[in-house]
Amino acid sequence: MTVTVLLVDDHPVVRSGLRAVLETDDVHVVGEAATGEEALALAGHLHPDVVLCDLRLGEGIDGIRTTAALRALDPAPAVLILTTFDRDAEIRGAIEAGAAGYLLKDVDPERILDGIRRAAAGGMVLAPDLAARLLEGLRSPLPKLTGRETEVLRLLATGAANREIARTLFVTEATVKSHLAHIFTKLDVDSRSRAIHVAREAGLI
Amino acid sequence: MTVTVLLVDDHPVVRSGLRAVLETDDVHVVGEAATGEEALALAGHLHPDVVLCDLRLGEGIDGIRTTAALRALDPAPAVLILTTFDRDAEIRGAIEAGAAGYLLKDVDPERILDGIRRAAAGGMVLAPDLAARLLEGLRSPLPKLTGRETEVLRLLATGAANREIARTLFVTEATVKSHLAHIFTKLDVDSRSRAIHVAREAGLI
DNA sequence: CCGCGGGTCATCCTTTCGGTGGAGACGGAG
DNA sequence: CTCCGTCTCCACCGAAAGGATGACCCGCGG
Repeated sequence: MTVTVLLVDDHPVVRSGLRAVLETDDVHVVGEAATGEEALALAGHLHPDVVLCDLRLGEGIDGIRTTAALRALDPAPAVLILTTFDRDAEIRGAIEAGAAGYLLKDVDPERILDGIRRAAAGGMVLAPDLAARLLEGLRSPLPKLTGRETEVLRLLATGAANREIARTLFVTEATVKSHLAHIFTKLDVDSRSRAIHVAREAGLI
Repeated sequence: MTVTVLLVDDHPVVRSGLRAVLETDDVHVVGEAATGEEALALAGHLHPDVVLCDLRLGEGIDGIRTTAALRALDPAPAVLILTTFDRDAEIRGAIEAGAAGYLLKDVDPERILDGIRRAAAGGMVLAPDLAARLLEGLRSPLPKLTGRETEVLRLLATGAANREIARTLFVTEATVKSHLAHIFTKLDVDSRSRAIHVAREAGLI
């Protein structure tokens, strides 16, 4: 029983590498896509068992949204995320969107093949350290910022002062301070620079 | 006249992809290395015409130091940097270390082949937009921070307050303020969060 | 209808930061 | 030897940031 795979990555080199490395007796690469849009179109009529998908896909829709859309297909392929970064928010987003697993690109090919087989069989695939981090994360869940708070946080990360943030968002400085106070509480910090730091680490920005 | 190439990348998948994509009539991949150390050892007796090298190489020495060491060999291979990130400081470092060029991983294979041929012929290879950025950079050169200033900047980027930085470095808060004032002047900013931002953009941290 | 979350704004107060200007110690380059 | 860069430290001051608390408006769901 061979497993059919669709590759999704915006780097041609990586696609070639994956194809070369994955093509085996029981795994067959049936297609490649460079963007999320392409991936959806191809998956729609190729009906692969597994989609191996990067999270960062350049210009178009990102890997998480792509994953969600793929899982909405019928029949739905298993989606295995293969990416370079290990930001908590991204991993969680991918899992919540219905991904069957999450692998880092620096693993050796055997692991990827193994992951594909397990994903095709309906299993979950998670690097042990990632799994541990994720479980820990469930204990201290990522704070949910409101839309406005996220805007403020983004401006904050560019080094903007309260007055600049206020002018940019067309509100008073008092409002900005209010949002910041909420952000600080949610992130459990007490200074703008530390807020920037934890937000980056958590992948919130 | 075929060009011999040594691949250096810590991702097996990328190496396979590059091998598959580069192997042509006039380009021959003679070896692969996963670390800088390996690359130096292999280059020492394989004498490749061109070394295609990632900048981020996991645990060991980085791509820039590897480049410098490669260029010190005799005969010295041309070194072509192929990486995912485009931080100004890294590009400059690579060029200063003697790299013949700098390509981003999302380019298509033809460009890479082209770059290899040009590098082998002794030419320079730079993506047009990178070249433009680099020239612009020559006008406003990257500020050179002293060792101590860099330490302070790194701590700053973690969100540490002056007092924490002082305790960590075993100096008084006054000293930290002094360093910060110098950093601010050199980076042309007036707040810690903005300093963090421009330092990140310039690739100083 | 009322509660609640989100967004807006305000006041008061303390702490931290950033700017200015200076100074002593040390070590290497000229 | 002297100059200069680096690192260290100090004092003073105004500006910015952060904490506490309260208030208003609005839309949505119970």
